[in-house]
Amino acid sequence: MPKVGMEQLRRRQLIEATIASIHEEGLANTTIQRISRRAGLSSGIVAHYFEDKAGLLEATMRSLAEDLRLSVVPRLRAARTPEERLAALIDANFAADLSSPEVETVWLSFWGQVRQSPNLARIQRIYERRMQSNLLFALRRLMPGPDAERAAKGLAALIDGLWVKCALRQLPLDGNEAREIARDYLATSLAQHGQPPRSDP
Amino acid sequence: MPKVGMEQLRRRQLIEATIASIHEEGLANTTIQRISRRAGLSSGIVAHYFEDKAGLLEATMRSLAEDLRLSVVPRLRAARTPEERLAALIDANFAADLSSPEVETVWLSFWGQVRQSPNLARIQRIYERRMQSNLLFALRRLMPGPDAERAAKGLAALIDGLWVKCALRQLPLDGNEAREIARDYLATSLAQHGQPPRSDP
Amino acid sequence: MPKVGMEQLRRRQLIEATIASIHEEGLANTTIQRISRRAGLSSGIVAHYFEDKAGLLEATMRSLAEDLRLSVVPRLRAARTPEERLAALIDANFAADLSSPEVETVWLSFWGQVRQSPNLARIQRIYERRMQSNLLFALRRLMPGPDAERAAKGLAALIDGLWVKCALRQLPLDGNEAREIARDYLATSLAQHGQPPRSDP
Amino acid sequence: MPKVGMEQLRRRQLIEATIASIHEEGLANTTIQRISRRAGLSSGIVAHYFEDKAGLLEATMRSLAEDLRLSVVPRLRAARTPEERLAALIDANFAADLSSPEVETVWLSFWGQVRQSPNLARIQRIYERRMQSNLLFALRRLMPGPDAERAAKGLAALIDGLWVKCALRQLPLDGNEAREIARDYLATSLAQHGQPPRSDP
DNA sequence: GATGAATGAGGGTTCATTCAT
DNA sequence: TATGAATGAACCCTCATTCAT
Repeated sequence: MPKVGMEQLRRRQLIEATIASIHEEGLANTTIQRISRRAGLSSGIVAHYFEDKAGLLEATMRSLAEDLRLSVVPRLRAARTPEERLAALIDANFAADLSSPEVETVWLSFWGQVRQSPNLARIQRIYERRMQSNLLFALRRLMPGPDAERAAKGLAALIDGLWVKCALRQLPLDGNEAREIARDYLATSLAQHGQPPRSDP
Repeated sequence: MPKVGMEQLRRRQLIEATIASIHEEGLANTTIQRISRRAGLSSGIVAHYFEDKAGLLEATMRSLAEDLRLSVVPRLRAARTPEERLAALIDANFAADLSSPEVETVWLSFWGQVRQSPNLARIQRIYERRMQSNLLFALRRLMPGPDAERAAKGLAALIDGLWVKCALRQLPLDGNEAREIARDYLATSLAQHGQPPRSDP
Repeated sequence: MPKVGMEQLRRRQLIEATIASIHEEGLANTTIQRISRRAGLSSGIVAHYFEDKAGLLEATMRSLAEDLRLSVVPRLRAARTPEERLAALIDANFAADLSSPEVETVWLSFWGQVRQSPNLARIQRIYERRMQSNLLFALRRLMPGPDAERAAKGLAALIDGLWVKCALRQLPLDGNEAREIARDYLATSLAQHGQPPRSDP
Repeated sequence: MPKVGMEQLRRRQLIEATIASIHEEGLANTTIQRISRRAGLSSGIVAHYFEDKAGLLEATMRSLAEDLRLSVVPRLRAARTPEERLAALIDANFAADLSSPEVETVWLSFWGQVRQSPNLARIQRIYERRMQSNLLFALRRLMPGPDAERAAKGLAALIDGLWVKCALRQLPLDGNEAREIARDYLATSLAQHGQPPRSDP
């Protein structure tokens, strides 16, 4: 009789070993052998739980996207005003556990593969659209439509750009500073384009 | 009799084939065989002109960084005021020939390798610092030091973030729109933190 | 409480799944996983009933040889004259249930392995010798010894050759036609070399 | 500058090593490593000259079929009458160099794979049809159409069956005996169904 | 009796590199 | 200067086998 819950445990072990390996050795040097050794398991286990290497990488990226979602959702629930919602989105993206160097590196590595892998592209697109629509929903209540769209694109790009800078380790950019830069961008944008918030019908 | 200028020609052929290959097939699928076939040359030629594959990739990244520099320098020369200098930097980063999808993809691919390759990291750091110091030099003339530093970091991150978005092809973000988003960021930032430009001593 | 007859049932299930798999996917693609999935059982079951994969393959070949024997014996019992015995042997080899494409394919696959596996060779040799001695016993009563031996070898080769042709699917050779070709061979052979049958002492 | 004629040499080396390996170790145990070691070359060479393992196996089977064709053609050219043509076909199939145990084993191994490989099937079909049409062409001149067709099928099956028997090594069947059995089959068949040869118009 | 999770050796393949020409 | 034949290590993947349950 098979052990219950083993599958979830093994999948988590392997995904975490994958993240660690990509961070430390790079995606190009991340092999099934290294991942499985890191997880303390045999190489065959990857096929057992993820079909093949691509399946493991996809599951890893999905896991990162899910972590992000889990960081966003409760913060968004707690927000009452559009301004609070925007702050929540920024905070969620630079929360301590998410913006670890490890996670940033892995995102950057995946981004480099997105164009070659439809599956990774799909995951990326979901994350992208969710963020975009969350930003737009709040911004539309604070500024005219065209301005809101531009601000949403800019803010999304700024957030990703800050992640990239971290991942490249050129700027020692901690979460607090990133958060403040993003909030600053938002504040100046609102001051420039903002209008009294519309009352919802 | 060795033809004069053959070396420059060959190096250029190979670098361009490398860029095309990374763009179309991804860095992971970019092999020496494919690069050299694309260039219409034999596989041995890479060792001849670049020592090995890593050498070719470094030269390619250096070439991209140099293109960027060549886009920045004349624009910067033509600028008279700090505001013009900043506009020049933004324009240089989103000039049509630089922000082609090809170039964006390749930059993104390299970024994914920077942490594993000291040589690529060095090239990246040079580009990074040059942009940073250019931005800072102009911004310091328009706002207090701490604000200037933050704005420089933000603007640099925004520019890279816009490139990433393009490369990921999630947003159909053309050069004009990117340029406007960045200029908008700059304008609001100046309106918020700006002070009358100091006159140079 | 162990169910009675379970072993026979399981063994039969697995042997039939093996035959089906070899027929449809080829011997090289016939894995324990595929066999057991086909049989609706787990992969571990093979070790339980057959020790290992080789054991299952041997049992499968033995089963085919036994089917052939069961096709031959009653027909041979019913035959009264040497001619009838020969006809019975031919008919037994091209009976509808035995000369199915499935069975032919599997025999051909096993033949390709006989030289590497002493166990398969032994099974093959038994079938071979039985057929040979049956043919010879009848032919000796119809023609001189040397002619009988040659005819036995030829007839045995012809029967196997017809099976091979079927298995290769080059000739759409149905059982009836095969039977007639073999009988024709026999008839002409008897007409040429035959002598009045000796009366058994 | 590449050596001339190297390709032909290498291809031949590898094909012969493949035949030797299949004969001695069986098709299932014939790996690229073993083939290339036998040929005194590295494992990568197979991809260089044959794309992949399947390509090498196909080339090997094609080579065997070609050897057979080269054995048939001159004998057929030298034959003047239909009877001589038939004798030539039989002789060509049991010529010393072709009916070596090595070649028989390899044919039998390939036959076991024909159903899984369209490419091998194609090669087999070509050989099959050529033999069939050669036999039929000669037999039609010696007996009525329906009898000729049956005799052609029977004779082709007999030839393959004799090869199989050799390959299985159950009967120590040398080329001479095989040839005589086949000729005997032909002779009795002609005596039974034969008619005075038609004069060609 | 029966399962299927886990292993790890060995397969085919890819590819950067070397080097004789 | 330039070629491409040849190498062999390392990759991903498959699969027979083992064994705790």
